[in-house]
Amino acid sequence: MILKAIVRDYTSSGVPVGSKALAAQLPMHVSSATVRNEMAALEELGLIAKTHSSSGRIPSVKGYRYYVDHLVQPDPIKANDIDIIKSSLEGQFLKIDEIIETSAKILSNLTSYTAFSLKPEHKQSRLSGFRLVPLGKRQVMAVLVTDNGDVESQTFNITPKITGDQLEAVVRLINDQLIGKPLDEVLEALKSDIPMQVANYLQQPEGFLKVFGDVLTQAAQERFYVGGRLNLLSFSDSNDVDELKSLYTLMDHSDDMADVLGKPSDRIQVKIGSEMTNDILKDYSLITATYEAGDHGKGVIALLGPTRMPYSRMIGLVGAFRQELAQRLIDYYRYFDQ
Amino acid sequence: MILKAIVRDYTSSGVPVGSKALAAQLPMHVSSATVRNEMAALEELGLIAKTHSSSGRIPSVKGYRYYVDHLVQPDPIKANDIDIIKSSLEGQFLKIDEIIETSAKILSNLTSYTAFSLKPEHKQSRLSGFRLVPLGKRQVMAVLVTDNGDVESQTFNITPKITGDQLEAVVRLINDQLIGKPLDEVLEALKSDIPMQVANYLQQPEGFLKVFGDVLTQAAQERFYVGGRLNLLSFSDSNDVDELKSLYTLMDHSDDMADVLGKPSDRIQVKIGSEMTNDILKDYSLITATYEAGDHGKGVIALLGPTRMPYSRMIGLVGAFRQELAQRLIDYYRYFDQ
DNA sequence: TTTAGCACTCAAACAGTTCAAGTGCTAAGA
DNA sequence: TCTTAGCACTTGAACTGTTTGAGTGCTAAA
Repeated sequence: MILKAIVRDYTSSGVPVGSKALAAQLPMHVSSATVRNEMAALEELGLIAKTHSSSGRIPSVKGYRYYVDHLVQPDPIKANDIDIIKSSLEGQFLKIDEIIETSAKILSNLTSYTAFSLKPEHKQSRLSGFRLVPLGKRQVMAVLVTDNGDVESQTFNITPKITGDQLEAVVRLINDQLIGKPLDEVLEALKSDIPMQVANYLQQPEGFLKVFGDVLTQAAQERFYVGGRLNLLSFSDSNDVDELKSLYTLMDHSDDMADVLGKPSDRIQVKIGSEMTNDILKDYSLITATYEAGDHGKGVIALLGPTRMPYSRMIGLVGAFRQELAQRLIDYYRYFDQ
Repeated sequence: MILKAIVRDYTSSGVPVGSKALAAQLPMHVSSATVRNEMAALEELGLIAKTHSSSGRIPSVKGYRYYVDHLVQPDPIKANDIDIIKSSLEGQFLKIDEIIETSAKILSNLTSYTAFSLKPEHKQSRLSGFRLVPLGKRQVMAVLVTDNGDVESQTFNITPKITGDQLEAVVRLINDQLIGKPLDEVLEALKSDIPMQVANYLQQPEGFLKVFGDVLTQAAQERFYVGGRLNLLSFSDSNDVDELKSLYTLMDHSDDMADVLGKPSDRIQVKIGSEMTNDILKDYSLITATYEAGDHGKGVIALLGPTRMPYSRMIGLVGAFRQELAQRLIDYYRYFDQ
């Protein structure tokens, strides 16, 4: 009970909490001296700590962990928040990516923290189509489609010497040999025998190979969206510019970020400070949740905030949000599947 | 001479400069008292100011202005810097946009400030082609090409009820009526008679109209690239999070940013602090320069740094960079024009 | 016109004081 | 054995006063 009160108090005020204030807050009547004894015990257990020898207590990482695992009760979500979520997800979206991107924005707006969203994916993507669309004398657009419905495209310039027939031959080559293969196998092939074959049709295959490689790696990457990047400036206590820079750089690297998010699980997961592998996140916590989009697979939403965040509210919010999002996606797919 | 010395000193040290230190620095022998008299005169003219009644002097905006207009001598660029520029621009680029984007990065790296780049544009863009590329049962990619070579694309989902014939009819409609028109006229048409005509072919034209509008506005917008966003965190003296947020928000709005950059001119332009229309830029300065890409029009590069920046070095750098970039673009076009 | 000299100002750094909010410990009481 | 009142002690924060150094403006003499 005392640990719970300390976490609640500290996360809302940001000030170390002392025995007297705490005693006044507890539901039963106890003196501050009693609380002090209990606090000494909790400190012995490593659940709370002092900032200096005569200060009040703050939760340790271990303390937060215990709180999150055993004590926290997710706040029931406010009707107002539900309204905001519902109405923001309401619009007519033409692409699933728009919904996912919007999700990160909504979640960051509601919390004033930074939110991440990953779109649902129910299996390893496979190449399902590749095209080169001529756009004019010198421009060509390369378009790659996966069986998960991801589309990546990129335009590039070619010398006018290359004919439409040549391009078609290349496209046929790719489609004949690679369609239906998982993207990582395609990437492998691009490193081994494909270049030689393409060279049969193009004098200078480097340009094409680079673009094909680019769209491939783009498609293979788990694309995630970030909402409320700038909020980091507010909730970070750090005045260290270099630390902020590293954080922003981290958020822009999807690979590193995938590491940070870790394995998704069906329960709402909370990672606290130094529990995260990445050192620069030691003063932050991450709440991760999956959402289920019918039989279209599972996606992930996550929320990054300061270690001292009001977990009960945030967990409640993430929980409610994942449900609304799942519902919205089911509606979305129903419309297009019909 | 004294003003010049004050600006040089202050921009490199960041500390208000006093009469004694200044006297020691001047090429001829004068006492600090003499310098004080001169400083009082300069202050009278509004070229320098004190931070408090017994402090050293710092340049005022008017002082910087005078310095930049009459006193500054651009630093000759270091051989090392030229090497960095040359080698960074050397690679094989498949799109002009990559060169422009890289430019902003190079410039920000060299200076530790934030850089902007705009690609060359020699006239109002006109619509030169529009396509709808079916990508599968439910996905369509809309592609728009302008006569300046800009390409914008976006994928969207449609209900499977829509047939290829319908899409083709819409594409024909657009191409017949709008090709060759300036983009703003096309946007006008999209608001007036186009919707009704499209409705002849599609039951629910909203989706298509939205996507078409989106790619149009994207293409109509002057696309500019930002390099070294994060550097702003280092060179801004401001600890005010809200101010930083506004700055970042400003940089993400191309319209507002176009206002800030202002009319390009062939000379290297410097806008100092409050000379800029936008209030939140009052502690920053902007160096703008155009670069000429042969007969492919003019582009713009710009550098945003603190008002107290070493102008001579920065102006020298921007001047050298614009030349290297122009040269690189001419090479680039020569390759593809042949 | 330049300069030495002087009185004055101010921010910054530092030391000392007070205050409030804590602590741990002890001994008495339930 | 647990709870509590009481007390000595600790600490950061806020504040005051002092000193110092870097600067100023002004005056009068060279």
